[in-house]
Amino acid sequence: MPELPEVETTLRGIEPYLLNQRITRVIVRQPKLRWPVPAHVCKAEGQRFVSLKRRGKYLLLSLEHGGLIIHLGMSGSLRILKQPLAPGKHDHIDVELDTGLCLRFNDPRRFGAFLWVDGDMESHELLRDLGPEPLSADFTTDYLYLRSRDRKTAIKNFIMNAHIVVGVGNIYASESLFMAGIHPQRAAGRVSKQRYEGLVAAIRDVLSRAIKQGGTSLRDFVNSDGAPGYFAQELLVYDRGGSDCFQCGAPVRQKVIGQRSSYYCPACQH
DNA sequence: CGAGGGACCTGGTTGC
DNA sequence: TGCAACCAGGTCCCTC
Repeated sequence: MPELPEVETTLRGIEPYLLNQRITRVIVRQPKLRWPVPAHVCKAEGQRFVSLKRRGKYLLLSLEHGGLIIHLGMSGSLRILKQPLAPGKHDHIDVELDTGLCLRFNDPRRFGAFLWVDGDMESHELLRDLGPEPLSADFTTDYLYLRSRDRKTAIKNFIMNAHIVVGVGNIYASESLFMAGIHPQRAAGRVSKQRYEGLVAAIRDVLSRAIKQGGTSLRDFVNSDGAPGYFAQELLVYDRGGSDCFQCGAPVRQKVIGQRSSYYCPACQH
């Protein structure tokens, strides 16, 4: 269930248990993920974590020499086990620490990734060409407006493109477009600068609110097995097809755009 | 170069 | 109740 806020919450949840700790063993039970888990992940054994970062929806766990790139895909999760626990069906990877703790990677659909990087993490080809972080100062109205010129693709696809801006998933794309009053199918190149200003603000707002929520409701995410639907109360249009728009009362519409379910109010969004 | 669709997987829900 | 069809929070890769 990971969108950017959940990846950020996961990072904050695991960091205190991993930072400066030493890996004793990496156990790969199922190497068939989005890409095969490289045998090189064993290079992590004997090394300490020196920093943990998030880039888009990727988690970057830097070790003394090299590091791990983890992506949770559609259904992945990371948990800290404080004592040994027999692996369940989709518990694909364990990273054991000398503290006795274990970082366990679970991913039923196996769209996630668990990769080894020898050199600099940020220059890895998966990360090199990513757009700016939506909550950073680099993500500006001017930037988004400039990149959108002459683009015919639907604005929803445009903001979900990680080469434009990272971390805007299917839920928050619908949510931010509703907040900005922009129809999800409008061509990206046909949205005014003024409306991009509202969209940038909406994306920042919805993501930062969700991170705050994740920080409270998902505090025990790393200990338990997650809390599905934790932000459901906050959603304005997502998964509300047929229900009344909170703003005008018209029925919220559900439509497939770019092969993904999209939700919007046909009265409020143009 | 951009746009669009297929591909990768499992599991829960829906509908006949 | 059984079973098939459809849907799900991601994103790379191929074709046109």
